[in-house]
Amino acid sequence: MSKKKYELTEGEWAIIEAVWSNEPCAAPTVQEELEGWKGWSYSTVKTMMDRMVGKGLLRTERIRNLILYRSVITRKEAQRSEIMRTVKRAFDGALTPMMQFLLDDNNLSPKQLRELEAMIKSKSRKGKVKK
Amino acid sequence: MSKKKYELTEGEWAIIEAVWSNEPCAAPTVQEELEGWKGWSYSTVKTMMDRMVGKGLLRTERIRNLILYRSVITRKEAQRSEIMRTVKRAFDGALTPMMQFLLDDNNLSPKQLRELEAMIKSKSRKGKVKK
DNA sequence: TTGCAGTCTCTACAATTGTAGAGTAGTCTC
DNA sequence: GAGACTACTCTACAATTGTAGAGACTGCAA
Repeated sequence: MSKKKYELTEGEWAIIEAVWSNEPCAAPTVQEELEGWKGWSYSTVKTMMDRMVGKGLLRTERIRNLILYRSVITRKEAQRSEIMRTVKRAFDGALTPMMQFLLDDNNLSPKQLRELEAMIKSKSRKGKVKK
Repeated sequence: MSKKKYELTEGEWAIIEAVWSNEPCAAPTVQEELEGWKGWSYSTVKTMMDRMVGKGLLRTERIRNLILYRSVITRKEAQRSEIMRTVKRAFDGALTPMMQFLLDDNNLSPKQLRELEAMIKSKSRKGKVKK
């Protein structure tokens, strides 16, 4: 799982989400999926997808007259990049301050806080075992 | 503290950081501050700043021949927007999954984990008192 | 064989963003 | 008052992103 960074735009996120959930899929499939939500025409979707191929976000395979698209990056990688961008830009690259901010700023419900606490606890335990 | 969202670009972040730490300040000041880091010329900086005024991110006050800039949004607001963008794009708007991701993916040190846990604890307590 | 439906290709355009040169105008100094 | 500084204005240009129309191709149905 590479640490390369991919800065997906708003539109690219929409596209790749659709690809992830239909992979491998043809452009029209993606267009149909985004039709209602984004209202994009076929050309729009196709253009974006091809640009994404150029950027190495998607790749294609041609089967006779059909072009199938697949994602090159995983959702996880994309998520990581997205977060890293934020940490870098807005928190000077430091993760803990960002966490702090999340805790302070977003009124998490007591329930969510408990969940988080649990996550951390289990994390600490595992941290000691593995790696 | 408004919940409006501001999508700052990379460049805008650089500028506004400089403004925040010199406020109120003139364009040349900002340019000097970013000189080494970004290598931007005066025109570049000034153009960006004026565009940011147009977008309501900065505002100006003219004193004789000098134009002073001030930020309109706080660092906190900008940080919030930045995070919200990520949550929305990459985590379907849900905060807890993002926290989960942060815990899972970024190998936080045991120390950091402990810190976090402490933060959460104090948070839970306060949560019950106020609001 | 003619056409229609589905898919693809090509081309284009406006807005935004990063980037900056060239020229102008006020001020200080000698 | 002329040059040197400083700060500002205007204009421009390339790359990226969102957006899409028009036309071409192909395989199947009538």
